[in-house]
Amino acid sequence: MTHAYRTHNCGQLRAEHAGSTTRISGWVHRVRDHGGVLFLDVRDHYGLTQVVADPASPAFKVVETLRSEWVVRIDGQVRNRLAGTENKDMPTGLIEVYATEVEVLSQAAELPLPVFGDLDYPEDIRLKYRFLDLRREKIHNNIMTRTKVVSHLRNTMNDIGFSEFSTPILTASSPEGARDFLVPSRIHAGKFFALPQAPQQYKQLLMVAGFDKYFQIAPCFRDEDPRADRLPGEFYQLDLEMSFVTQDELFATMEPVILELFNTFKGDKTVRADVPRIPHSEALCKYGSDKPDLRNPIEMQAVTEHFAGSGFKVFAGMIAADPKVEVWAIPAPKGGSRAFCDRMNSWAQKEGQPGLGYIYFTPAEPSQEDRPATGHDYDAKGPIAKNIGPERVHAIKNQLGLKYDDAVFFVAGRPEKFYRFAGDARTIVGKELALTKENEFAFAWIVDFPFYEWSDEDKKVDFGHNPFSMPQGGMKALQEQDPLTIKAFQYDMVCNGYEIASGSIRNHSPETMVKAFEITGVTKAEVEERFGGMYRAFQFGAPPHGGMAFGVDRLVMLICGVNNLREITLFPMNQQAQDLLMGAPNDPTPKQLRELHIRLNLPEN
RNA sequence: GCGGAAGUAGCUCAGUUGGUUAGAGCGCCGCCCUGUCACGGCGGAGGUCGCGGGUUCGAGCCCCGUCUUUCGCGCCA
Repeated sequence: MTHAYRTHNCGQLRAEHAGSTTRISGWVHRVRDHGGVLFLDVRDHYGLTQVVADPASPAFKVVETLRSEWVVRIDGQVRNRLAGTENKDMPTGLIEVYATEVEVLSQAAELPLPVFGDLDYPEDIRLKYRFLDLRREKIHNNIMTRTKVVSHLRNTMNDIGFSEFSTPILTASSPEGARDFLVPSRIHAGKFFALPQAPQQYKQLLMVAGFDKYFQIAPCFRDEDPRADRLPGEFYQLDLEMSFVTQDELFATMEPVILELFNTFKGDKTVRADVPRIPHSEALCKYGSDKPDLRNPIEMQAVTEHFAGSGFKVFAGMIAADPKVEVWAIPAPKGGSRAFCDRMNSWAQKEGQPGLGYIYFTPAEPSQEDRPATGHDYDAKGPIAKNIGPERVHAIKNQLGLKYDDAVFFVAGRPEKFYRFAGDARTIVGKELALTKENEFAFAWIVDFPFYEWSDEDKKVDFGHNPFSMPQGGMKALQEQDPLTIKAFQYDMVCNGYEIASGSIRNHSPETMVKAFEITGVTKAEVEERFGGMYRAFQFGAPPHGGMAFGVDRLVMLICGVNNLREITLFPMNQQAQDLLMGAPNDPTPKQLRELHIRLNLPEN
């Protein structure tokens, strides 16, 4: 036998190998000991193979001692399983290996986390014993999918003419945006590097340097609190930038890349080919979110006029008191039952809202004597219907295109205060009524983000998203328009309710950039100081350029059909931004601190 | 920083109105079993009920505090 550990892997042997000898190595996945005959499932990266031993085998005594997750080398004969004992569910299920010699390569202590099975286990144990967790079939497959997705993206980007560049990890702190991770400089006492939040300025400099089409699977670092769809500390982006492009050309370049990616990895799901472009303001009104889930067909509408001056005093009063108050309607097709409307109302109250107004429609019941004589073929039910009267109800029903069996929910107030709640209600209605197509990937571009927004905290105009993006209308808009009405060439791509990419056409004109910052109260001198490298670069011939960055982790999360990034990340940190496996962050040694000229000033306790 | 949820055996969980010695499955240890693939059978070990305090004759259960994990808000150009 010339191979020290294996002639075949554990997913390889088939009926055609029956009669030959083999050597396999792997983990003991499962033991089934029948006394006289004993089965092992031996597992490696490639699959599972059943190994069998009986008292006639010289390996029997060793096999009897094996336990889960020991690492073994098995020599034996490949043979067909006995008629009737084949396992059709296993690729190797027609054969088994009759063990003639077994060597224990490594033993395993009692497991804190079973590898076998598909239960959920506590996050802290999974993370502390991540190497065991990663042996488990589901997450092992997720990680491999991630690797294939990254490889696919890299190949595609190369194929369509992009060049991959690595940009520095140790860089300068950028005063805008997220909290930086700082790295102390040993050579320059008291000075710090920052880890990049994104390669934003570097990729723009690459455009100024004439490289035309850049991409990078780039690590990004942000010291902000995490979410289920936002990793603490570090994450990866497919970062890209192009010179001499318009927003439309960027969409035309990247839309096929993403659709092809999802079509390659969609499994049994479907990918919607149509990628609508939805203005940011329209997304908020129709979907109550700037990252709408378009698998949900519900579109909201304003129905303020039907409530103004109506007999439903709560809404009518709000409208009369404040011209900015609107009433939005959330149609709920097939939701026309008292039980469903009550359930939604309870949900709203649990969310801290006073309730969720509704009307639901049923087929007319002419026999019912106290039914108002509306002349319509439906009955409208619920307190609101009674209060506003049949004519207003009918107008609402017509505007929304509702039928009997349908319901409609109402939220009222200033849209900026309630749009998120309305969007959540839309999501719940879509799920509860099974309107949301769970087995689909539905994309959209969200465009025309506001360039500026009002900061309540600072009582001033501030950048909405990216200060480097180009205001629509350029310098003229900055000089002449109310800043809060200016749109940016700034866009997101969304999929199934997740923001999967964000980007913009950049502002490559130093004069426009200075003006844009001036409106937020930042002087020219400050711009030159904070963004010195880029500001200088733009003095020497900057091409018009733009780009975007896709969240690789989120793409993989969607593709794998999980709702937590830890399921698709090799060694994630926990929510407190700790690596429980490696024990990071940890204490520096006194020598390290001395060399870095750092003295700790820790809080009490 | 704020709010919700969870924390009982190595793991997943049950535990009634506050009442005898805190249970089950998996795993572990021992014995039995020649065709299983979540093998089966018998027996055993294994517990600071997250931690601290309080109420009570009596607390896994009630109260207060605290820690850990998680989800969300703030935050994330």
